[in-house]
Amino acid sequence: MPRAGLDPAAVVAAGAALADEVGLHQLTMGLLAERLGVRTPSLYKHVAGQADLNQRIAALALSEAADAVGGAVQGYAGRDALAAAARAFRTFVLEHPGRYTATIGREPACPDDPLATAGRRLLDAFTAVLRGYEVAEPDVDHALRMLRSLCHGFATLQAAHGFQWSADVDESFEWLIDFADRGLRAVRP
Amino acid sequence: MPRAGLDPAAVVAAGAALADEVGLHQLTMGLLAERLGVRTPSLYKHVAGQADLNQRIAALALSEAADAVGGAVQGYAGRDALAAAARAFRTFVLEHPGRYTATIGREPACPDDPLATAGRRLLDAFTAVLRGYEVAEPDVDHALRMLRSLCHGFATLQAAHGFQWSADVDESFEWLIDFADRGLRAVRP
DNA sequence: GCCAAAAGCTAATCTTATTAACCTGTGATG
DNA sequence: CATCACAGGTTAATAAGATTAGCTTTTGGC
Repeated sequence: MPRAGLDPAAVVAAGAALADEVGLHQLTMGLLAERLGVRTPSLYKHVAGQADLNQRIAALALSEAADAVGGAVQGYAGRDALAAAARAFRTFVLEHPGRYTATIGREPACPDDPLATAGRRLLDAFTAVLRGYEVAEPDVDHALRMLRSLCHGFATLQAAHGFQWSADVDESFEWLIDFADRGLRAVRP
Repeated sequence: MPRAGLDPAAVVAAGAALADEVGLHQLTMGLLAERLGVRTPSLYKHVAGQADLNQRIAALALSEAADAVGGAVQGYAGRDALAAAARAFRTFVLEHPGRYTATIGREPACPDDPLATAGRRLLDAFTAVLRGYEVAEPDVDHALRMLRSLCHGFATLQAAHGFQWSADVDESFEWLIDFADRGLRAVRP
């Protein structure tokens, strides 16, 4: 029997990809094992179980999202940076619905959990956007939470087909970016 | 053996309550049956299975949320209505995290699905808030999606303990209401 | 070439959901 | 009042998944 040459990273990556394809809820140890050409129990040599797998997929997703948002913002400031960040985030969620779903409702055990680190990186990317606006220090945390809520809410609602009716969703998102931009420019005290 | 006197509504109500207590993910047919003083298979006389149970819990949750938001808005307009609606919504989600989670990622089968009806009612409640602002017709859908994204995003992130650091979460929410109010007042064309 | 650990495998166990088959209280009806 | 159909329960059986135990084999370092 030839070795499959797996390691935790490969298992997690395959799990994340599969979650994007079939939905996190349908991601099963058996299905993942099949995808990897291996028997189910073999996966336990690389991850501790389903909970651990989900946690690692979540960390991967947050890390990738941070890269996407951070990269998109490079070289921009103000409204351009905000738009780039928001679009990059939404695109990531829509292209990777399974792995992003894994991040919801999962809290890191310790502060040096990879999940916490990745979350912090994503937050930093959004913090950078705020530097282009003259937001006073005491408002920064609030503005950050607002941005996060807006992006997370919109992206998850759309990924879940939560917007059913008429108007074009892309157009709504651009409207929303505009709304946030105007609001942030008005925050200066 | 005395009859338990169950019906679908009672089963769904108990399921929703249990989901709030232990988390939707930990809501199991066996646990729910135990709570109702009945054997597991008996539940299938009232709901078609776990998927059906979740769908019904989701419909209940959306309906209750619509009542809460709709009721809170009564008699208010403009900023007051917005604040009342947003607070009522967030309170509902925080007090009923399990049943609200059931609404995420669930789409109604047909347009007369109770889930669809309840969702529409919740939307109507938010639409009423917008009437207090002079939002032009083509912007109404966008503004509605913005409000929904904000409230949904903030509430779910908080329910999932997604806000870890410093600033007070209640304070952030009030800041966010203010932000939305100022933005909506500026939307008039 | 030898050895220990890593990476697979099969078989077994446990938890849950779901279905099948059966039983019985209860309310409508003759 | 007797009875009868059925709604609402029951136990037993089936199936899917996760996880664990114990065995085997490859493989990298000596």
